[in-house]
Amino acid sequence: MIDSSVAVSCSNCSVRRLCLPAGLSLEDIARLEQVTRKKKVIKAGESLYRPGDSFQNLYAIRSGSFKSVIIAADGDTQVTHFALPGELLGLDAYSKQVHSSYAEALEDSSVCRLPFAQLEILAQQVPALQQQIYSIFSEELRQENEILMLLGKRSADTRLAALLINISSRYASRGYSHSEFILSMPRTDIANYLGLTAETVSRLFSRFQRQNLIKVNGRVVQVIDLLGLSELAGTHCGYEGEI
Amino acid sequence: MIDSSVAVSCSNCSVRRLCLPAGLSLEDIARLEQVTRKKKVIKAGESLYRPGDSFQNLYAIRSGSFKSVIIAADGDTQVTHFALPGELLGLDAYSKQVHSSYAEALEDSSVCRLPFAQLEILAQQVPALQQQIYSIFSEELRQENEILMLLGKRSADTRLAALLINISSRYASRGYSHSEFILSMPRTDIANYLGLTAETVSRLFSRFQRQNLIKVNGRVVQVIDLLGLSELAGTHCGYEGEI
DNA sequence: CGGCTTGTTGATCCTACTCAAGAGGTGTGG
DNA sequence: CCACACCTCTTGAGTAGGATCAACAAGCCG
Repeated sequence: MIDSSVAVSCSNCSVRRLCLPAGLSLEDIARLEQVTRKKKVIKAGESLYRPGDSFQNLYAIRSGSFKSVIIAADGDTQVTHFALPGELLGLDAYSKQVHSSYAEALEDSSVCRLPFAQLEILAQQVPALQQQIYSIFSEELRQENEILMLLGKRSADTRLAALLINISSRYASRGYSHSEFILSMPRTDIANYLGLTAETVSRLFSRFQRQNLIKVNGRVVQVIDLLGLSELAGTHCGYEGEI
Repeated sequence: MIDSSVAVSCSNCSVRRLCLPAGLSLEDIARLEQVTRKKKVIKAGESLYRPGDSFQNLYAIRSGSFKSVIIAADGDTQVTHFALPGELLGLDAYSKQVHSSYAEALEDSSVCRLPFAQLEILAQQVPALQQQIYSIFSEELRQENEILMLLGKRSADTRLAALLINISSRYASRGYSHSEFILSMPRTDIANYLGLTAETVSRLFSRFQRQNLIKVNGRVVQVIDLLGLSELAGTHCGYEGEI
């Protein structure tokens, strides 16, 4: 894990409108940059933080992707989130001031490190930043509710369809193709996230391909029939930025 | 839904240390009270807000209990939370300024209404309140993660055991018995919350009783063997205030 | 009392899990 | 350059846990 401590600029960051600076004036963005000028490069498989680490920073993803994982007392794990550029990691550690999950890079990635103590002080002075922090907290709660819905009721094919649509839409809102993308996570992580086994996920990918909903080749996914996929998902897809 | 608009006092509220005033000085509590002096009585079955309602207030539960429910596009529902006195409802609506869930009273209950716009301004001036709001957001994220773990991996009996222990501990932290309590929600709500059917939940209650883990009579639950129940739950119980 | 809601129990079925074998891809070292 | 180990992914066969369908009991309230 290299801490290159490079000065970063929010104003020319490609995901600024999905990240903390969203809704801030140029002046306020400048103040935010002074608090958050550290940039870190994280290699695939490395972790930003681990359970038990004291809470010091939030991390904003600049590029790459991460999984958030919690570990139960018996060592069992649960993937709770796949995070893409512009998203913040670490918010759940605030209340206990200790991380209870770990965030592992699914591919070589880079993040901005945001010392929360400083962010907190700045937010006290900049209402727009304050509101953006509330907004991100609240949005994360809303998204977790949708995952709950998925895990609570839905069949295996519905869950996978919903995940594919969700990821597709999130890539789209970041300027990438919504019809073809590369899943940065292995089948086991997808299965864990969806509350299924890797075998079931693999079978579903094969079946979706037979049904001409998608084309799969390893981690490369091409969406053929978005409508069909949406119907399968029952629109419980958490399509980002919409409703 | 009666808006009795009674002046309320946080300082003599029995759940103040679980609620927003936690960690605040007497002086700051007084300022908080001025923002939040409305009290509402909600009858069993009535809702605090519904999906589509604009976000104006947070609600702090004084007495009684609520369920939070989200509704999917196809009308399917998911109970995401059972809320007890001291807990805040409505946080997930901030980012969109519209409620996407509803909060229904499981029994006759009373709440404090907190106009968020005013709370936001006060928090800007009172860092301790600010921190308490972050803390509540963060804690809610952490709790949702634990539910995710439950729904994602665990067997039916583990889920129910974990819920019973969770509720038991939450009653205990509010000064009630942890070994005997009344479930304010019907079996269908428990089932929905746990991602099971009402029949399965009912069978599990019967089985737990046969195994001498609990004694059940309708909604009255008596915990006989807390340790056995904990083992079943695998300590994925979200025991409040601990870890 | 009678209608309604909530909860219990039984029988059967089906979805996704488990166990197992093998294919495809990648990186390392000889 | 090939051989080998290793890891991820796929596919198959059998199984089990929870869903579904259905009947009935127990409260509760007008």
